[in-house]
Amino acid sequence: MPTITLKEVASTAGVSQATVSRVLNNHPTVNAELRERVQEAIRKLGYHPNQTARRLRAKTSNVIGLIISDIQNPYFISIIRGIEDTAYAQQMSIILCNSDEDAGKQEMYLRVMQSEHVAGLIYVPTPDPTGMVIHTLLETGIPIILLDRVLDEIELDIVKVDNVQGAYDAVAHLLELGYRRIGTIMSVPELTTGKERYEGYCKALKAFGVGVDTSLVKIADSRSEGGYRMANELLSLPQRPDAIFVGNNLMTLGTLRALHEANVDIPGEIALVGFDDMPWSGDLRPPLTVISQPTYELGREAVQLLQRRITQPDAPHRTVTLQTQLIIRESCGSKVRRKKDNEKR
Amino acid sequence: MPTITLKEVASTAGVSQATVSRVLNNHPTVNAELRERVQEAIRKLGYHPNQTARRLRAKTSNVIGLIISDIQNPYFISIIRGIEDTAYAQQMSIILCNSDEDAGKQEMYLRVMQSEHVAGLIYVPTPDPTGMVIHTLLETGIPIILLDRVLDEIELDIVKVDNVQGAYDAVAHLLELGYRRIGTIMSVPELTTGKERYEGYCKALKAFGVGVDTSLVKIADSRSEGGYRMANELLSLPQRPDAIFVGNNLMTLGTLRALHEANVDIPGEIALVGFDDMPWSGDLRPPLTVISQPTYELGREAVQLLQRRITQPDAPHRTVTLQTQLIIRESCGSKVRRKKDNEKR
DNA sequence: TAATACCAAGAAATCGTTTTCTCAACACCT
DNA sequence: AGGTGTTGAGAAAACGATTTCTTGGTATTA
Repeated sequence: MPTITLKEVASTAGVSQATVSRVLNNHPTVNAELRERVQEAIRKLGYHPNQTARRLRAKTSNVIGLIISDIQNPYFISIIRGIEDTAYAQQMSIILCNSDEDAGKQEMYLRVMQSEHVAGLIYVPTPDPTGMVIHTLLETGIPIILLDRVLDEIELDIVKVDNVQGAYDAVAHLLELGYRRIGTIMSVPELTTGKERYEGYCKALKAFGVGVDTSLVKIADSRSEGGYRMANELLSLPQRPDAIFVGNNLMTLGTLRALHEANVDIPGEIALVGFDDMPWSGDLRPPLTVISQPTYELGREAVQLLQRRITQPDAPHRTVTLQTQLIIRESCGSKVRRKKDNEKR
Repeated sequence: MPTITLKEVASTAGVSQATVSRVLNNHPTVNAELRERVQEAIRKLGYHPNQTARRLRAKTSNVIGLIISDIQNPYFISIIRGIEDTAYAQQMSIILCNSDEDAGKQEMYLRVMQSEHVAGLIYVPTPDPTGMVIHTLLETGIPIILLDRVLDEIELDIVKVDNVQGAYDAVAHLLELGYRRIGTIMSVPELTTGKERYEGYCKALKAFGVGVDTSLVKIADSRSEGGYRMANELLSLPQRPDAIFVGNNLMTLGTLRALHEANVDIPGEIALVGFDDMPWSGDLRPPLTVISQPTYELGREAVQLLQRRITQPDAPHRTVTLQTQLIIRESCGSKVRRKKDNEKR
């Protein structure tokens, strides 16, 4: 109940508050014996510095803000884990916010960050019609790292994957297997992930001499429901696609559900490749071929980049682009499957 | 860059700081005209109160701490979402920590909470050999809500589900379907969830006049890997079980993987029922029959209980127990499946 | 030896709020 | 009319740390 303050530590150690503070922040200019006495007192009283007071005075906050666009998404969860591990290893705490792909919530949370005076912000932006808030936030000078998605208009530090290449790999894989009528379900182009992955899709088709049939290109919000709806649209086409490339994990799940409900054989009738791996992707029916992102590393990189930005506010902006990986399972109808089956018996 | 403080608002509005503060916290005793002038100044300057200073002085922090035992677990994610929504709707921020089922990390995070002077703490405890920290934390008087799991020795507010009943429902369902050799993979009994669900398992067997065969009872850490290992142990038994009840979602995934690798037909050779539903449980192969927890509500209840505890520190302790729900899909070999198939055509 | 530089540690100011204290103005009552 | 509450608002203290300022003592140098 009676919280112990630095003042009391000072008096029981018989020194001034300044000295205690110096010991806490290990300044070099403090006598060894006094230091010992102070540490003894701290131990004895069970003293823990009040971070709030410290933050107010020192203006260096050791709290980093985290605004995620969808916390239900397993993809972001893995990232959060990377962020969390890295941050706490450096004695930083995390304030978590979930903008829910909602511009209003996002704005509110950006204001929270501002009020909390966080040391820095890791931010997965959601399309914002006004774009005002982020600008005012930038003016406050809070260091910001953009994660996963990019805001074109602003120059900032960025951590992302090579979406064009990832999508290219996915679609090229389908093309190599002989599929030609490849549909795609993508996030809105306002999300750079959506735009870039669509670009990779087109690039692969072009590289194989296949034209882009826009009737096969569906745009949805990035949720499961969107994938479900668009998959049904693809299914109701007079001529169905023979393969579908889906732009993120949740939409892939929705697509899968739609195909199951329609009793579509995967990959027999329609092959499927998704973006983002999940721990249980191999346990779905059928096991999903996916483009996997190095999520944990994305999180770690984001924290490291943020710390660099905090300590060196004027360093040039940097974009860290990590590579994706094609994980071949069974939903694409790859030869690998038969090979694996042969090995088994 | 130059942060606007309350002081400046006061001077541009031509009033004292106290008045501005009173306006901010809408005290009734302030003249309408002055209030208007202050609000005008706030708008004009784009003032945002410094939460740190406010917290230091008012000692009422509007930050709640959240210590989760495993952030990779989809179950906790849904809960977090409920917490997040409810908390921010009441202008509270969340500091997130992931103890990773690690006693050391947990201790560190409890200390963080203490230093951060959070208004309250929602806490999913991890078995801690010493048990010291939580006690010292209690002494500080920080309001604490226990989530999901219970610490027997201490009286606290608790939000959980009826684990005994849930497990009973799962096993009873298997028994009704005719299975008699029902194995189980459980969390360690140090976790009350593990203990209670095991209790439900035994209770159901007893109710159907089936004895508990301890060779069919496997204990594992709550991770996927543990489920995988124990499933393999069950498979290598001279006489395999004809059904398995798994004590949480991650272990269920691990079990599923083991069964797949061993080419076991589910539910033909072995039926499977898991605890915890996941958004994609119906898309696994086979679609999983599970005991579903009302996760979002658990999160919401936790926040509400916490707020009650914060505002009424001396109110009697309360345990909120929510009910689970059996969701029948295909992994249990239920007749429902055939029924459903009949309905379809 | 006197003057200067340096150093460790205490005293006091500071961060941006909220809250207590104080006081003037005004209505109310006998 | 004089005393007594009320009431609204400013002045100042307080929250618990860090940082600047100050000081007394020691080391260094001419």
